[in-house]
Amino acid sequence: MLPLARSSGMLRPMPTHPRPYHHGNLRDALLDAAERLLERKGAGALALRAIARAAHVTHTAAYHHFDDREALLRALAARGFDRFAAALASAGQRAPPERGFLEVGVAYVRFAAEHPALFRLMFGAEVARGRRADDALGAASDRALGVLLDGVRASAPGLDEAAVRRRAAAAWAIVHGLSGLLLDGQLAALGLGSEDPERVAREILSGEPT
Amino acid sequence: MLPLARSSGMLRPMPTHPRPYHHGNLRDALLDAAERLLERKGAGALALRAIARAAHVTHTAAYHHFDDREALLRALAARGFDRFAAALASAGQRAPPERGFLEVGVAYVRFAAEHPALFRLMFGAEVARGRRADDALGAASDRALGVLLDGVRASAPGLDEAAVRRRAAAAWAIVHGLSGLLLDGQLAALGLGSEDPERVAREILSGEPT
DNA sequence: ACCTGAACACCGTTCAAGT
DNA sequence: ACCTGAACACCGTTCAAGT
Repeated sequence: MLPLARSSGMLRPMPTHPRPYHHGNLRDALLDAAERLLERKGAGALALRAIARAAHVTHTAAYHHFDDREALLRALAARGFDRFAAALASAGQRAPPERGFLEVGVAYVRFAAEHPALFRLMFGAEVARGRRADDALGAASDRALGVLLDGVRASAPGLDEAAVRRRAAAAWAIVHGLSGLLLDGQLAALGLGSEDPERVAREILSGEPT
Repeated sequence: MLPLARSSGMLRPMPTHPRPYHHGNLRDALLDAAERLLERKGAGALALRAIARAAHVTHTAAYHHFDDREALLRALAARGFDRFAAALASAGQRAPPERGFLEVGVAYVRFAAEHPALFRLMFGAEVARGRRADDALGAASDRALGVLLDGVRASAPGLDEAAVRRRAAAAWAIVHGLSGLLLDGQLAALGLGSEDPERVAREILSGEPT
């Protein structure tokens, strides 16, 4: 099956499926490899060369599918926003309408706690730089935002659009800030760090604001 | 004054004060240079070698003052938290007590908007990794948190400590999330991006939560 | 004590070349 | 159309050496 001239004498070979990827879509394979690296070793492992290595291709092959390293990271972030939107939507659908917004907010924080590196990538500076020019990324993050808006509408029916957007902005700020502080371990300084993230989110989201 | 064997024939020389830094504290000089690079060119410019170059020393000299690159970044973040705490405290002192908390929150968002790269560094992953082991960083960020707690206490006197901390966590989450979304340009998707950040902060902070 | 210079194993990007 | 190999200018870190 595989030609012998695989060159990598010092690399330990993949135990299963040593497929050469000469045919299928390398684009998805690179994103899969990048996601694996991100979850297993953190954002520092997302070097373009390391990603290509993990996908068993030369690093220059990546340039046939992405403009540069940041474009690859944006595509990875777009994937993250897709899963994010799905997780939020599923939480909203499982909950009774009047508690829809609360459960979407809790799911927001839970996603951040469960995928810290991906969450940081999605909202980080490297991805933000080219966000406006990346249509796929914009569409994916708009989908996530749409779920949040739907949650607000379901919890408080009859609100006009401006009020919905104001309320959604405040809600988004709370859950987004809570997620960030949680990932940084900053809530520990307030004696709230050791508790279950979901419980903290639920407590703060259902409490009074100021 | 300066010995001729400065080697850098191709580099344009500094127009003023070509001091050799062989005497003073290189530690502060490196942090000054790093801060300049961060503000002028963003986080991507914070290579250890580029920082040393900007401070007119060999890159290996930095290792006599910092364990590694991340330790330098943490020291820079600690400086940021010092200024951050001062900005928050000054805003709190200028405001009447009952509005102290609101003005501290607005100052929080304003700091993020005025120093986006520094703010991201302070709360970013590279600094978070070694945060627990860095005493100076912990002390500086605790000072900032203390100002926030004081603001809550001033706005709602007579609260017990647990309530103060819960309220501070919610307030922190709001302003922190608002800052993050603002820096990412995400609020634009809600039609709130083009407005003045301070106005948005004031509107959301004084509005109702859910 | 503080800084330098050489060395090592990386990195992103470009370009000519292969199939 | 898709991938490789060589090259360029970087990078963080270590280590022996200089003053």
